[in-house]
Amino acid sequence: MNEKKYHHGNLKQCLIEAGIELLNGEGETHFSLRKVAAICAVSNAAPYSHFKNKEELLEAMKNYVTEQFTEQLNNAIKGENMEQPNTIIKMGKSYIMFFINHPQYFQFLFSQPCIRVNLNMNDEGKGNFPPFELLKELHFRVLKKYGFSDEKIKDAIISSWATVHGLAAIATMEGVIYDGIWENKIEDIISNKEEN
Amino acid sequence: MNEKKYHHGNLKQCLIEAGIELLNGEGETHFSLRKVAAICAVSNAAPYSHFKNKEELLEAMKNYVTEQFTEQLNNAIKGENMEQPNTIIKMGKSYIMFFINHPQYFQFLFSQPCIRVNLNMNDEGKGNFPPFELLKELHFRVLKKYGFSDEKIKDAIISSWATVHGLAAIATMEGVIYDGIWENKIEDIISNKEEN
DNA sequence: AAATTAATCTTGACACTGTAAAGATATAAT
DNA sequence: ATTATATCTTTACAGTGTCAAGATTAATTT
Repeated sequence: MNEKKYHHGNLKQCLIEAGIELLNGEGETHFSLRKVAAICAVSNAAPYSHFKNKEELLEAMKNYVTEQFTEQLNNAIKGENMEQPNTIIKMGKSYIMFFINHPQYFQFLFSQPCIRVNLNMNDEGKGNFPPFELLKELHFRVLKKYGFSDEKIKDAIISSWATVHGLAAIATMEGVIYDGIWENKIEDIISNKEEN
Repeated sequence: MNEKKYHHGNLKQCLIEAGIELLNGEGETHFSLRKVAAICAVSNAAPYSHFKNKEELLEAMKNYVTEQFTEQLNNAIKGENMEQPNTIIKMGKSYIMFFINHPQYFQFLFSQPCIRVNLNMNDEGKGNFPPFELLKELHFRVLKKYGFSDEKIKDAIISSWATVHGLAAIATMEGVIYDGIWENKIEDIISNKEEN
């Protein structure tokens, strides 16, 4: 049983998951298409039936990780009051925690031009980086309730995003002597940030 | 005149500068040791007399860029009152502007473990990432004047750093629809951030 | 000044990489 | 059953990082 068949059957998905496995194991530097193919027990050129090139596989992997990321952000505010500032804090904390728990993913996700962002609340936001879109919509719902102008809300979105993104960047840097207390500190900092 | 001599004479520095030139031209993806060697009109293996491997050249290049970065931060606060909050804002703005003017450098500088950071005001800070050390010391000088505790100051440093670093990250992402108004917005956001 | 040592550069080689072309095999459609 | 399509393999090539051996020059010692 389990003989090696000529056709893999589920190679595309296998390549994506094996790619992420390899990424977490060896880091992006030692990542290679041929290694991914080897993990899937398939020839060097097999991936080219599913992806135009290496870059396309990496993009698919990024989308895969982005979905996990988005799911976690959604879970973080599940059941919360969508018009309460505290919900923004919850999401912000979840944003940072995702990368503290998966430090490799930070560099990986934000190391190319695949992040699209539009602050307007119309169809232009459709192609947005999903985690950003979540942040954006939540800010609009909360801050509209508090009578903020659209322009003020947009500023707040950028400000919040910059804060959590910056904290995630710092938290995932090696050598930063702020370990352990991150979880508490982050809550303090974000809370303080959002209260004005 | 200008015959090709066997010994280059200044190869190490030439490799660093050619490396940065190549980085700005083709991006980190298409960067290669052999291309750098070619720019310096030298054989493939010549760089190995000056750098243990490719990674070491990249580190030297990062140090080179970090020096430019540090110099700009220093210039931004030259002659300013070192105990005024506005000086922090000036430096923060300069932090972001450096990467708006050199978008390639953001990914490049922060894409490896070379960033060391220690919040304590003693010798442990000696090995710190110089731009961070500048931010840190400025915060201590300003906030001490205002009677902040060391612990509060450390929080403020992380908070400020996260904000400017996050804004730099966002500003250097392609596709962000916030162009042009960055310079004004940034001043607003940073000012607002530092005033509490 | 001559001889020796050390630093710097070249040549040639190897294993590994991304990718393309041509062909093999299995699946789907007719 | 035949054809067409999708998927995979084999082979090949140019580009890469890196090493070892040797060539050339500069620095040091005598």
